[in-house]
Amino acid sequence: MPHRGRAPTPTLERLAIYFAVLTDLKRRQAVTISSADVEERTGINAAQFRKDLSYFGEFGRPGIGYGVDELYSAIARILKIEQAQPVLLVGAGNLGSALMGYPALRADSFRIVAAFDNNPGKIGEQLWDLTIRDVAYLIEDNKTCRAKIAIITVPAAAAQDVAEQLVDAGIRNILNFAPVALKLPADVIVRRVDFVQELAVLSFHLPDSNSGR
Amino acid sequence: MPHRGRAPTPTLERLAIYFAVLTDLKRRQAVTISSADVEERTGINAAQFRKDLSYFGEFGRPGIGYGVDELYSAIARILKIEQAQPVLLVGAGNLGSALMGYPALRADSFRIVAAFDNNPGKIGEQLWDLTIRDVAYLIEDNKTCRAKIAIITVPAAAAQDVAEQLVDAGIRNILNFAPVALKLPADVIVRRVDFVQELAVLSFHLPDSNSGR
DNA sequence: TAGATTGTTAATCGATTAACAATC
DNA sequence: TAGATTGTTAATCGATTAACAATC
Repeated sequence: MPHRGRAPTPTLERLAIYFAVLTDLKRRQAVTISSADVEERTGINAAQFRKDLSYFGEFGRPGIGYGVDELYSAIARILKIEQAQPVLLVGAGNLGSALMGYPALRADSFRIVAAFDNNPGKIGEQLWDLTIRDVAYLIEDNKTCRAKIAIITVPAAAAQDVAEQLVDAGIRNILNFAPVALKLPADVIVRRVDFVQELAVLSFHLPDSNSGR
Repeated sequence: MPHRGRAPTPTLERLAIYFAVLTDLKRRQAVTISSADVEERTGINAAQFRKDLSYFGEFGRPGIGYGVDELYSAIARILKIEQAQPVLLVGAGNLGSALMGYPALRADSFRIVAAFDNNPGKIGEQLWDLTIRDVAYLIEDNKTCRAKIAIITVPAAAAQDVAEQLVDAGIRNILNFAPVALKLPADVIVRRVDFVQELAVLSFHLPDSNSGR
């Protein structure tokens, strides 16, 4: 067994991209793919692709390439999405509701198995295929759900509190859509999606409007 | 004028975080802040913060720190969000609608000034404060809006086509929520938000479930 | 065999951070 | 002045990519 180092985060992010490509290729019943093909499709350097995979093993054959089905399965196993991962959602507002209806989430590798809110007007209402639950039941409900990943789509002011409740419910992996930095134990992994930050980076790259009216 | 290099993308992303912190400090009427304070609040290394700013000028005073109002204005200028930037949205589905209602987008530095869709059932409908327009009028409408940034929230299959129409309408900066890699001219800047990718990275970090229940 | 393509090494490139002279 | 904190340099760290022997 070769000693393989820890994979950097950018590698993991690209793995998800490769997985999407392979999902597509599988659907089209492609048999093999080379690292050059991947570069062609994704813009990710072929050597990068091979190096990314090398953190986890050897999946290709020199002169041939990679078996589509084989690599698909390998990446699914690496990302732990061989079976759809159950996910909790807290915050059944516009954004939470949109995420639940998001086709790529509904179909693929993740399944939102419970939705919570603290708004009495929402609790008990139907949202897609789920009934919105009182966030007070988070811990109790997750004893049966046993989800390990959660999505936070509550307003910024409520996010820290919700995050702590999630940790109490056994969640150690959080996708945070609220525009705040969560302070949580070091073993909790948080990834943040910040639309305003994304727009700000785009805005920076706008041409200077010195000249002109 | 000191020669300052191009700021790396991570620097720009952090600039947006600093701006959020300063917005908060300004509201609380704080007068000055030190790089150590920023580290305390954001987890971003104090030297990193100073280095990030150094790409754009000198904004602090040794022994004192940074004036909150001054730095807020400086970053707003750097990110070109002194006035709210107009933004186009294409795809008035669940996600697009949620983004339009997103508090941080409604209030702050960006303003969605037009929403488009190609669904005849939606065109003409009211969505928040806007009337949904036929995507066919994109080019024409943007002659008056003059937005330079657009958000794509259409299904994956439609995204490439929409992106090309946006480019034809003069847009050079795109925030893409569709899970596809857009192929566009090199001068068009695309940032992609991929929920499934984010979840995949979290899923990877789950503890191995070798040992059974 | 000749051609193609892998996995890995080594070189390059870029980003982060510690350290400190300058200075308020 | 003494203490605090900046801006910048230089060292460190980490990620990307070119090159190539191995091999199908």
